Amino acid sequence: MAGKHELHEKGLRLTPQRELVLSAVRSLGHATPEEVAEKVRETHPGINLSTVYRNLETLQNVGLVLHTHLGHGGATYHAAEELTHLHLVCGTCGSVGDAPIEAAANFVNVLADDYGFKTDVTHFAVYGTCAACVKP
Amino acid sequence: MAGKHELHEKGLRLTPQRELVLSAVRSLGHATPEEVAEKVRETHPGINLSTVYRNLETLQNVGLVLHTHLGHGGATYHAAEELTHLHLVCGTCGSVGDAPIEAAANFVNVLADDYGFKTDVTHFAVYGTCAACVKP
DNA sequence: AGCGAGTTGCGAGTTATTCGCAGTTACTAT
DNA sequence: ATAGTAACTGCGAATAACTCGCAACTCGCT
Ligand SMILES: [Mn+2]
Ligand SMILES: [Mn+2]
Ligand SMILES: [Zn+2]
Ligand SMILES: [Zn+2]
Repeated sequence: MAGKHELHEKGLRLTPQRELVLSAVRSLGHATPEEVAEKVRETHPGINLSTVYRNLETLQNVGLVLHTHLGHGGATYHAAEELTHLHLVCGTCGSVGDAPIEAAANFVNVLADDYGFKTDVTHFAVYGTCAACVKP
Repeated sequence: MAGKHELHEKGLRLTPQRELVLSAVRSLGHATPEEVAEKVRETHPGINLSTVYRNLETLQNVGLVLHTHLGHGGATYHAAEELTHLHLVCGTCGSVGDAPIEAAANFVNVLADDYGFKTDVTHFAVYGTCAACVKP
């Protein structure tokens, strides 16, 4: 009667690689596929990068992880339960700050009311200039 | 006393390729580098893709064009004077809608007041689900 | 006309991601 | 427990989207 493993509950096989990818994403907060691979290699040195990519996609399909776009390049992955903030990326210094989703509540409502658009404010970063760079 | 060409005013040389890249961006509205190249090739078939990339960057450096990120892939370019709207990209059907920048006015103010962050709402798209896809 | 820095075309090099396939492994059904 | 099978993995190759190095050309200046 022990509960099923969360991966089994999602209909996925439990492999060491998959489990390690998931816990790497959880422990890293934000991470690129490359960073996830590095983390996983601490305990499972042989993991292939394509296995990481495939598992990130699989885990995303079942809703355990998701990705955001913080810059011009590739996506960064988050644990699903942890994505509760906006990303503020500074075009000048490159820093990535966080802000609570509530900061966008009014914006989300405007888009819903006026355009029928249901917004996910976390998927793309918010771009601009951070406080430190705005000041001279 | 005839006015200088706008490219000369920006300190750039006027080459056929550069002028064509700029007018392609202007006539296309949104365009990827590949699409710009295609457009330019209508009148200048030999243009090399790297010339397009280099000119897009050069034109961006002097403020005549700029880019936004509409999806997972590469950037899309806009004429600077034309970027007066938000992009609403639908994750379900892939459509890209527009909304006036004013829709984000309150959001921009909140980020400025609470975080000192000066937001450029056009650089990254707004992601979500369009009205057509929200409805069953 | 003549010069020199800026620009172009081209081929090669990167980087990030995806794919095909053969061998392995996790679950399932005896 | 055992065997069957579909899922999964590693690996190497392929693709996509740029980026770079360099020799040839050309724009703007004198
Ligand atoms: Mn950008
Ligand atoms: Mn995405
Ligand atoms: Zn900054
Ligand atoms: Zn849609």
